[in-house]
Amino acid sequence: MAVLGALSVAPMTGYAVREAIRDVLGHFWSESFGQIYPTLAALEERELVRRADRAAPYELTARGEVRLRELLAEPAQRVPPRNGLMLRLFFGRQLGPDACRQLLLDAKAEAEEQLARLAAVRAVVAAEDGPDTPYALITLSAGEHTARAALAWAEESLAALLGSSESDAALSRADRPGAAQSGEES
Amino acid sequence: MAVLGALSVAPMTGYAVREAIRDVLGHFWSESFGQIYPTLAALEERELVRRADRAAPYELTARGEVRLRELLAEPAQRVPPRNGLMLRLFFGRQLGPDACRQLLLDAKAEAEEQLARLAAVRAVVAAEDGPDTPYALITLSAGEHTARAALAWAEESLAALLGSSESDAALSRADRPGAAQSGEES
DNA sequence: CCGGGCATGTAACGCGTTACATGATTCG
DNA sequence: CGAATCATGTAACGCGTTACATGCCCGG
Repeated sequence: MAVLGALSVAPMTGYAVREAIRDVLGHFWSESFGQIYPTLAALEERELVRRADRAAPYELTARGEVRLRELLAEPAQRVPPRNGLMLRLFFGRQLGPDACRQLLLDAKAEAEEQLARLAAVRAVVAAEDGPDTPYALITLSAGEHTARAALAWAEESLAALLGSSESDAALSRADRPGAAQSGEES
Repeated sequence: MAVLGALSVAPMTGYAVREAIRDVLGHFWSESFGQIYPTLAALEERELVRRADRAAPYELTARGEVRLRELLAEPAQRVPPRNGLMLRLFFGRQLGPDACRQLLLDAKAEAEEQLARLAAVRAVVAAEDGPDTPYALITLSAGEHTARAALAWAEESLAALLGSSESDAALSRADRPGAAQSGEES
């Protein structure tokens, strides 16, 4: 779907498809390098893409356009979530408050970098003003909302982690003198 | 890491590990069913988990605890993004504004459901108040921030999509009378 | 003329999912 | 006693990533 979509914008070589996916769709999609050419070969065999002659860029056929619209209309299957950062924070007691704070600082920095990248992309996209621009802005906005949410979350969580533990060990020890049971038996 | 982490909370059967991952870590982690038992077998062979006897629940060994902390301390490798919704919206012109609006409505509804689910989880977690509670709240908060961001984005994008096109075809046609070039050649 | 980017592949390997298979226990 | 749930596995298959391999072309 991504390859057909890239070729729907303009004919291009496989190499350019890869760069387009990385540079344009990069903030929400990725294709591994060794995936592009087998995909293009399969698409060519099914006559969804064509090369005018050998060494010409790939271009979409009429059937390819139809197929792209079919694929886009299919419901997006949700991918099972796998967030390593959250897993580490959830078991943060094993890791210690210091390491958790570092994870949150890293996440915050990454969100800020992402916002900067997206701002740069936005400047480029906003200057184009083609028929695809509104849609590009929608996906861009999603990235920005997500990054801002991550930023706010990281700051809020850093504050929470500092506030509830003055020393590093406070979270590891029981801070309720009268309570000896730890939640281990639930 | 997820399996060791689950067992670090309490000894349990493989079946219970699966349910714990689904129910407790579900909003940021998942393990396929057929993954649990091979993993437990491998962990048992490496003496990171043990069963008191056959048909007893698995429990973490001392080495298993050490290994868990090692794994948690490893840097989280980022997964290449693959967001099917964004891909569809990016090529939204092929799909048509109506279908895009439906995608956004679905995304909005899903974000609202997610917020409701997380609110229910929050009620349970907040009532516990164990040593792991602050960390559980951090991951929970991340889910809430993300869901609220998705909700706001969907509403904002729906408004943008309605505002810029009074009829369904407006986005497909050129709305700038004097401009014939389309961005296809970039 | 030589190094780096353009361009096109391939092959191995691993991981994870899906589906299948089986028995025990519990509850109505 | 039958159905549903608990519980433990296995095997096939596919997908995708990583790494490797090769040649062209252009600019310094």
